[in-house]
Amino acid sequence: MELSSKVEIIGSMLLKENIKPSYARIRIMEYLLSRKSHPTVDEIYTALVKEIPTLSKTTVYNTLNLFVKSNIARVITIEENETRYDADMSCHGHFKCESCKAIRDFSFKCAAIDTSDLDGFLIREKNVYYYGLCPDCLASESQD
Amino acid sequence: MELSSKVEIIGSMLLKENIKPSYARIRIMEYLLSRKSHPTVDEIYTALVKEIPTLSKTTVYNTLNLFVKSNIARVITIEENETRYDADMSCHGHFKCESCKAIRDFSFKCAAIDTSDLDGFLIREKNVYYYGLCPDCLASESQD
DNA sequence: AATAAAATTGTAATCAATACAATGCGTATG
DNA sequence: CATACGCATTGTATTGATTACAATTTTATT
Repeated sequence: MELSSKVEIIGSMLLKENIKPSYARIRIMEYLLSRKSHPTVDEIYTALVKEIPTLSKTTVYNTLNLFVKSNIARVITIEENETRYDADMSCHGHFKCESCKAIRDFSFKCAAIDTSDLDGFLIREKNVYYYGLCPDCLASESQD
Repeated sequence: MELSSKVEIIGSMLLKENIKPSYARIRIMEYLLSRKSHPTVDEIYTALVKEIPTLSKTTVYNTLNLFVKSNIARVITIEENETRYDADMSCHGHFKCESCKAIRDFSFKCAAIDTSDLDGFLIREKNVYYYGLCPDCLASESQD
């Protein structure tokens, strides 16, 4: 898809949430949507500043916080030191390989988690993080 | 239970993991076990320094990292800015009330999460975080 | 074009976490 | 019993992500 049509689609998506579709906001959302990598603020900034030289890191922070408040992105705290962001709001889990550090989505049936312990609670968001070894790292480890 | 017998029990628990049962380590593990509050480093330090005046915050950090590496405690990254610790290694989830900020355990059947997406992966750890409103905050909110 | 409102920017400040060198303590050895 | 070694602890300095905030720029409105 061309960038120009992406801009329109994301622009109207932001308008629906009463967010002014500024160029920076559109590009940041476009970056989030176009890759499943759950980037950090630094990754987003480093990638986009090449094309938007005036971009500041504060804007990236502001924009992501705005997206999270508006429920069109969510925070991934799978790591202790750095916050990651994900614009995929569907129910899915995140797996982090402790060897190669890659983070991967996986699907599961949200309703399958029995939460009778939380009767009377209002559940707004669910984050599921798994840790372990991916098949590649598993294979190279067993060779040692 | 008296502190003296706790010291012995936790001491042998640490020895099993090849961790020298120093007084600081025993008291930090005792603190983790005695409350389900998933304390932060600061909470642990502030509570224990009253009884162990020589305690340093670095020791709390070192000790918790050691516990995590030895798999007798785990990191709770339910919050963006602060790391919490939990010595309950059984399968359970954590619920955080976005209003009163309290964190609460809840149980669920770990096996109920279908992970066919992760066939071939070695899963070592699972963290399940839910966010929302607890019954108390829900009640006081609906009064407004 | 003029004004107001909102977005963006850059710098400074905050704060959790780590690095590291120095000190203290316990255990084993002679 | 004294000494030496290894490990635990300590305190300070540093790092690095995030936020605060005031100044500037951009956008929208009349």
